[in-house]
Amino acid sequence: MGVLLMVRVRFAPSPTGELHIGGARTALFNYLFARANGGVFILRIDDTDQERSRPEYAAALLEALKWLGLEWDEGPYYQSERLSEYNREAARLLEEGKAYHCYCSPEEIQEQREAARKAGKLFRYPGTCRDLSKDEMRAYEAEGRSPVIRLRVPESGNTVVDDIIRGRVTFANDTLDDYIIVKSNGLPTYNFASVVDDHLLGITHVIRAEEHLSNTPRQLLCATALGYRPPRYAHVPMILAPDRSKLSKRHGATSVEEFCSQGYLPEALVNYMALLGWSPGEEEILTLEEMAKIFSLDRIGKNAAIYDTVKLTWMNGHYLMQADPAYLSKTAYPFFEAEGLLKGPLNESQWDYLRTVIETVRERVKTLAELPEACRYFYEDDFDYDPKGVQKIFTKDDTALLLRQAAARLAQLDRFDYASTERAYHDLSAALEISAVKLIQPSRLALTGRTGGPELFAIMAVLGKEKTLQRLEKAAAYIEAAL
RNA sequence: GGCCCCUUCGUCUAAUCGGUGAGGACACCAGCCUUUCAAGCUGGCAGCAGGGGUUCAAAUCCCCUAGGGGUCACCA
Repeated sequence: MGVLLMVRVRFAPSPTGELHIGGARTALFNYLFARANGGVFILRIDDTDQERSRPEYAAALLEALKWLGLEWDEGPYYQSERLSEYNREAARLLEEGKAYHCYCSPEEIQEQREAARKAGKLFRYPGTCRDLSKDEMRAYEAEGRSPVIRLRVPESGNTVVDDIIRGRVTFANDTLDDYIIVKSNGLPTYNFASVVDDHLLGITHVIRAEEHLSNTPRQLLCATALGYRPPRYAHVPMILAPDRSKLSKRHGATSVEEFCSQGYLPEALVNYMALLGWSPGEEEILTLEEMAKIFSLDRIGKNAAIYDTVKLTWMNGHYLMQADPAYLSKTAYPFFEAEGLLKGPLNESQWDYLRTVIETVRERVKTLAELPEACRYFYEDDFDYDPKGVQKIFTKDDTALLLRQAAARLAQLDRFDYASTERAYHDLSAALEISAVKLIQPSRLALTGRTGGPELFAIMAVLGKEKTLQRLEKAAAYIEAAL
């Protein structure tokens, strides 16, 4: 009976930019897999690229992950702080003759690459430095060359990747070459650091995007050379842009940060991303916790998914309607501030008002970013009347009079809530022997400047008696002046 | 180009060992509801990339073609 190892997975982004939805989904799948199996979700920052790695990006990565609710159990480990581990393992490889110093300069390699390309041939490192003598090495050193370290890769045979999602994928070793595991600046390359760390961190399953599938035989070979027992691999399908190409900046919002600033809720993004490539079975609307209960790798498909924000937006609208009002107002506040509708800090009654306002419009809106505009007339008294509405609704001869009569009725009210204002309108329409719509439509236009929106009496209840009466009167005057 | 992966409605996907009227969600269309706009409810439209096999039976297995994607760095 085999020993069941505790599942340990990692998300290992490189801090060279914002977290895009491809990476975020990889993180999500790792998180879900760990949770579903009672395992550990580890965060590792692969920052061995000195040129492109930036601490700010790393910090932003952590923020984005937290925002999504993908809390990690261990880490973050920074590869830049673990160089001694890689050096030690590289030295071992060198000593055992499984790797060697290569003094070819980037320029020389580049030349050979060019020549191969011109000849229409595939370039593979020719093994120039495979068997250098001590003297040759000393000579190169004397020239001031600093070597890279290459892994000795077998020239024949196959390496097979037994992938959980793709099945057995076979690569011929002669299509690989002695690749670089340590750069001339002493830093490890991805295909080395990753192998060493996955082993040292006890990673049992590597779940990552399919773009890494062709790297896997190299990593397997490296692991073998180091005497490691390699983890299981699961290469999840890519997420493509609507034009079927790889996601990039020009495709609009692709980073978690952007979705956040466009007013998407993390619950919606997470739910939507999970559905890209993974199928839960019956119910699609699921919280992180619910997903964690039923997640399994065998329900991940093989084909790349094209992401389309329409469904995400629908889903966001759904979560907006379900959201707890206090939470919603808190997360929506920055959007109100940006629109100049609110300025902090808010006192208790301002928060209450914001909550009520959002409550009345939330089901008409799909993102937080649309909220301020939908709520504008609750905060500003000066607005224009929608021209089409004016033409259709304000042009009936008796409209001004109707608005004044309505205002007079409302003025008598002691309580000013949904029920009382509604009763007042129905009484008036009965007395006048007209349909309530004749009263309601011009009133909405008077109160909001718009022809659509929440139920009239809900608007009145939020606005309160004073503002309601003022706006009704103002509209009546406007109509008279225009005629 | 070499190597590798993939191919079910417009999009995301389901269909455990071959037997289904090929199911769901979003979008779209229609109707209902209604105080407008939404929301909600009901119904509708729409797909197995193409061609060969194997089989009583193929979306499902095999082969070929086409198309898409990934990768071929001292980036990860």
